[in-house]
Amino acid sequence: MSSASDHAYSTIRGIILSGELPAGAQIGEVALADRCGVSRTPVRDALRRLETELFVRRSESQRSFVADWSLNDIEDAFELRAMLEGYAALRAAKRIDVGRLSRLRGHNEAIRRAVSRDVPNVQSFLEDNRVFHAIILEAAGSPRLGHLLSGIVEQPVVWRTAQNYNRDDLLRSCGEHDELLSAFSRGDGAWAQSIMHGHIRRAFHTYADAHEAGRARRGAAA
Amino acid sequence: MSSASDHAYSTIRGIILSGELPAGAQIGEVALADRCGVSRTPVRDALRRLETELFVRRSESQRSFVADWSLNDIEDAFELRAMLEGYAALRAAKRIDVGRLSRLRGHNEAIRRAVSRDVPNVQSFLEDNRVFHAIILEAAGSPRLGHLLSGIVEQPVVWRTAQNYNRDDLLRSCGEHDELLSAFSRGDGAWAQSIMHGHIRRAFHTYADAHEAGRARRGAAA
DNA sequence: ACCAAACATATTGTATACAATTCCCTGCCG
DNA sequence: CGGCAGGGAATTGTATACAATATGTTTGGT
Repeated sequence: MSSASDHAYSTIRGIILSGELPAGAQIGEVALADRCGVSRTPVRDALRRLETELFVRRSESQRSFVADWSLNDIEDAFELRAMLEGYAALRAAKRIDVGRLSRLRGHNEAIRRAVSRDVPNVQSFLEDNRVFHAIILEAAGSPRLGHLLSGIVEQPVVWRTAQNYNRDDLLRSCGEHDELLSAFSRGDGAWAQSIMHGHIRRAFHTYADAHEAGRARRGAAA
Repeated sequence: MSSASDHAYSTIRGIILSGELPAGAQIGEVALADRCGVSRTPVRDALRRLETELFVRRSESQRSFVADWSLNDIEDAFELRAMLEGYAALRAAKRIDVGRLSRLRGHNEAIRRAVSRDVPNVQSFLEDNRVFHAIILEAAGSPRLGHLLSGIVEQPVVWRTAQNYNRDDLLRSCGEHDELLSAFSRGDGAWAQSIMHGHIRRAFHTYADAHEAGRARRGAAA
């Protein structure tokens, strides 16, 4: 979008994702405006966007707070994502063209390279993984589906999730992508859908395990 | 939301749904502000909301246009709605309490009454039907799912669709609601999901038939 | 000591002015 | 005749001032 609005959006989003503001904290428009170096107008725009993406919650009196996601909320988000991306894979398997298919192969090879290093390059993994899924969404040919997925279920946790991946997790993810490619090249929508659904479910459980471990650690420390 | 913003939202939405502005028409913020009797600020808010709900499309240069939905887009929307509401029914069947169940029964009886009159009361049908589906969504207990459904796939066409319902369509819809109630009272999620999915698919085909008939009529007239 | 009402403060909503950008039309040149 | 450059008009982006509302606190009464 526009410059100031975009800047406010990514700044606020960064503040929330970094945990600088804890979940549930109130966020005033003026404070954010100062922090971003812009006026309240673009900040309000940014807050609206973040609200539809569920990063921000608004009270009934229209005050804004950092959204707090319970584990149930997060499972919800993953399940919806599993369903929607599964559907995207189903559609993509029937429609994908050779160009996108080869781009998918290329990105998954890049992922494998990033994972196979002595210290896996999580940043590259994330970026290529993002593009990989984006291409499938594009191949699904449903703007509305893309809209649903991009706006709502994607960003909040994926990032934190991948930080907890160990090499096995990363490799397994990569292998699942390979299976997806097999399903796509055979045009088998039902197969693709199943793999994708499982792929996302697995991501959830990896996240949930790390979450649980983190809780236990914090519990022991306190 | 707030007064002026809400007013602008419903006014603009009305203008679009009524067809007063044809699909693809550009809509300027100042013109809308004049029309709504408010300043551009709440109009901009309203446009953002309408954009996320895909009533409004924005060009790359940020100008706003009335979205034009092709039949494919509409089928897309219905299919997504079928999937998501099917999932809502699945969850609701496992969680619904007796209070909501009896409210559902009440609303479906009201629907039956509205349909059984000499001239079916489509307005009442729509309202009770809306509440009926809303209760199921509520019973599903997934705020995120509610968010997805309410924001995106619900409003644009349902309204026009029901205008084309004849008595048989209305009665069949009512009967499907009865089946849903059976599935709910037995806690059979898979059944509820199937019925709901079919329920929405049927609504699509009713719409598509009317759409096709309308095209033929217009074609003959021209 | 507790409740309530009123005042003070903080926060969001709206209007308006101005800046930046985009669009469109006109006129010039090849 | 077509394409391109320029400038004016239209449109959106941003900042700021003010209004409305919510919140928190103090004060007065019982």
